[in-house]
Amino acid sequence: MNNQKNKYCGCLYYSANAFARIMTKIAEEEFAITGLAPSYALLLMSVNEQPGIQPKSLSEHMQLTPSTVTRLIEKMEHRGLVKRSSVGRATEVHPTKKSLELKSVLKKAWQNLFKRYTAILGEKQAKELTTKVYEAFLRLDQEYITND
Amino acid sequence: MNNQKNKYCGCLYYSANAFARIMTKIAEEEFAITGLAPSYALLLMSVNEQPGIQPKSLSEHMQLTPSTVTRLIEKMEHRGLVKRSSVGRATEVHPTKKSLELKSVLKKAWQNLFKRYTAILGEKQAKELTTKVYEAFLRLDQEYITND
DNA sequence: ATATATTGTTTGTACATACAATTAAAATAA
DNA sequence: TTATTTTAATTGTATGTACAAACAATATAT
Repeated sequence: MNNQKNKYCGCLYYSANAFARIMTKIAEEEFAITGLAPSYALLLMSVNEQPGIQPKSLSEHMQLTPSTVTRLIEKMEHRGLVKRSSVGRATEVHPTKKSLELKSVLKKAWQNLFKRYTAILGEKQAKELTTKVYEAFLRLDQEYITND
Repeated sequence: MNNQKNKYCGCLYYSANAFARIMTKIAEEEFAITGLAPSYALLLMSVNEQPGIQPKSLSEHMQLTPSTVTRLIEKMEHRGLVKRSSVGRATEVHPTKKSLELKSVLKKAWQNLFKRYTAILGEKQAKELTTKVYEAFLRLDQEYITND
C-alpha cells in the first residue's frame, strides 16, 4: 500500500532532495547554538581535530568542491574562526583560540542533531538509513567518475 | 565492518546531502536532452498534465517553497515555456505549445534517469531506498511542523 | 457593513554550492 | 637544465533554494 499522494515520490532524485532539505533545516536548528550553519560547523570540527589540514583534504572529507571549501574557509577566516597559511602551493588551515573554544558546543550540537532525528525515525531505522544512503552515494559517485 | 573512511558518514545530515548532490548531478545530465534543469523539468511535467495548476499546488507537489516556485515559473515564462494568468488572488499556470511539444522528451529523460540509477543500485534496492528516504522525509517533515 | 484575520503570490535579499578559468607551485620528461 | 604536465588553490560567475516582508484578494467576526 504505497502512499502515492505525491506524483514524484517514486523518483529517487526527488525524494533525495526533499529529504536533504528537511535534514538541513533540522541541522541548522541544532547547530544554531554554535552560531554556525551545519557545513561550517563540520568544517570547523575537522580543522579543530586536524590543525593544518589542507583544503583538498577538507573537500574530500566533506564531499564538497574545492571552490566551495575555499568559500567556506574565507568566511570563517573573516569571522576569526580559522587562519590560513601558505606552504608551497598548498594551504594549511589552522584553528584559532575562538574556534577551539567552540569545540564542546560543536560536539553537543552534533549529538543533539543525532538524537533528534533518531528520536523521530527510531535508532535502528536511522542507522540503517544512514548507511544505505551513504552506500548509495558511494556507488553513484564511483559510477559517475568512471563514466567520464 | 563499517566502511569508516569518512568521519561524517555516520551522520544522516551529511549522507543525505552528499547523496542528494550526486543524484542532482546525474539528474542534470539525464534531463540535459530537454534543455532544462531537473526541477524545471518536474514543474513543467506538472503544468503539462494539469494546465492551470496554481503555484500553491505546485509547491506542494514539489516540496518547494512558494517563493522558489515563483522563481522557477518566472524563468520558464521568460523562456516561453509557460504562461501565467491571474484569477483573483490566485495564479494559473498554463503550458504553451512549446512546452507541450517537450512532453515526450521530458518523459524519456525521466525514464532514463530512473534506468540509470536503477542499473547502478539494483532495481529492488533502488525502489526500497526511494521509499525509505521518502518516508523518512515525511516523518521529519511532520515532526518539524508540529515543533513550531 | 466594516474591521480583522487568513491565504496565495510575489519581491528583496541572502546563502550554499558548483563550474570553468586562472594562477602558482611541484613533479616529470626532454 | 629547461620544457611540459600535473596538482592545489583561488576567483569570477551562475544557479537553486529559502526567509522575511509586502501585497492583494478573500473569508470571518463583530
